[in-house]
Amino acid sequence: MPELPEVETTCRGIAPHLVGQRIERLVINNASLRWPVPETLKKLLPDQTIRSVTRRAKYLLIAIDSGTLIVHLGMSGSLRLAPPDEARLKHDHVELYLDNSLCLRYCDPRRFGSWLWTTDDPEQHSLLINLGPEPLGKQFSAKYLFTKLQNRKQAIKTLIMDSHLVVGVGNIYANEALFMAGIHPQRSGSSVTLEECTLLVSQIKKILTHAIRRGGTTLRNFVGGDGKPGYFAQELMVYGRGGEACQRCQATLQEIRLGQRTTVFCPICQH
DNA sequence: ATGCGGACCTGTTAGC
DNA sequence: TGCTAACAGGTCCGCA
Repeated sequence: MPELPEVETTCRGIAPHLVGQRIERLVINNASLRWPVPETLKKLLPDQTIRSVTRRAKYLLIAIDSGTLIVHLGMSGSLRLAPPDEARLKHDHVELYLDNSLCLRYCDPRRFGSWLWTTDDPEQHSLLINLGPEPLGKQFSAKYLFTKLQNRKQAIKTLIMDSHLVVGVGNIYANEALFMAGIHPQRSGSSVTLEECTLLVSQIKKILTHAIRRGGTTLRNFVGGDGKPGYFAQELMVYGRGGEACQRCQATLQEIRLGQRTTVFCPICQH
């Protein structure tokens, strides 16, 4: 799925086309996403104007006059702007028709994503209220991470992927950041020093920023809101390279499972 | 509170 | 070539 850079790219791609537009209608082709898409949206949304499109963690927040759509792309979701008469794809489950003769289509083969609605401050929604800080914000610092790691026995990789600790670090970037910081993914949280936290936090920020600049990693066929594909995986140092030579020391990269996620690391460079 | 495993679903790929 | 099993970018929930 979309990791944070893909969601950010989508947000930036679609926002200029959505903000200020009046909604004509919402079509739900398949309401069975992670949670059912509320049928009431079909009556609620028409004639309302989109005020803003923002991102919190991997959630896209589409603010309308009377509330906010909370959209998550799950593992396989994508949003794209299409001409309203364009044939829809097999997995285009939700379609938002706008005034400017564009249609926002939500495609999600695995249906792990969600379209939710709230009339309150979206930050207070149960899915958002307990989220950790944004990885690119200044709240996510070495000191913050170090404090959070105290007395934690879980593997550092699992911990940096925990959205209660920090949001937006998915499997790909967790692997990459740990490699760049020279930290073994299986180390317990409490064994990571403040100095290592400094390295790790700066690598997480660097890698995510870089990926956003490149328009998202795009594994298979992710397409940003503007229809441009992101860059491919050739810039990744470890993810997807188990068994290959480490680009830094030539040792064979190891692949293991950690918390049911594929984990790749260099047994020499990462301690 | 923390940690772990299972669950949600379809599509693609690796292996026999 | 065809069938089957394993695996894929996420993250919530329930249980120990």
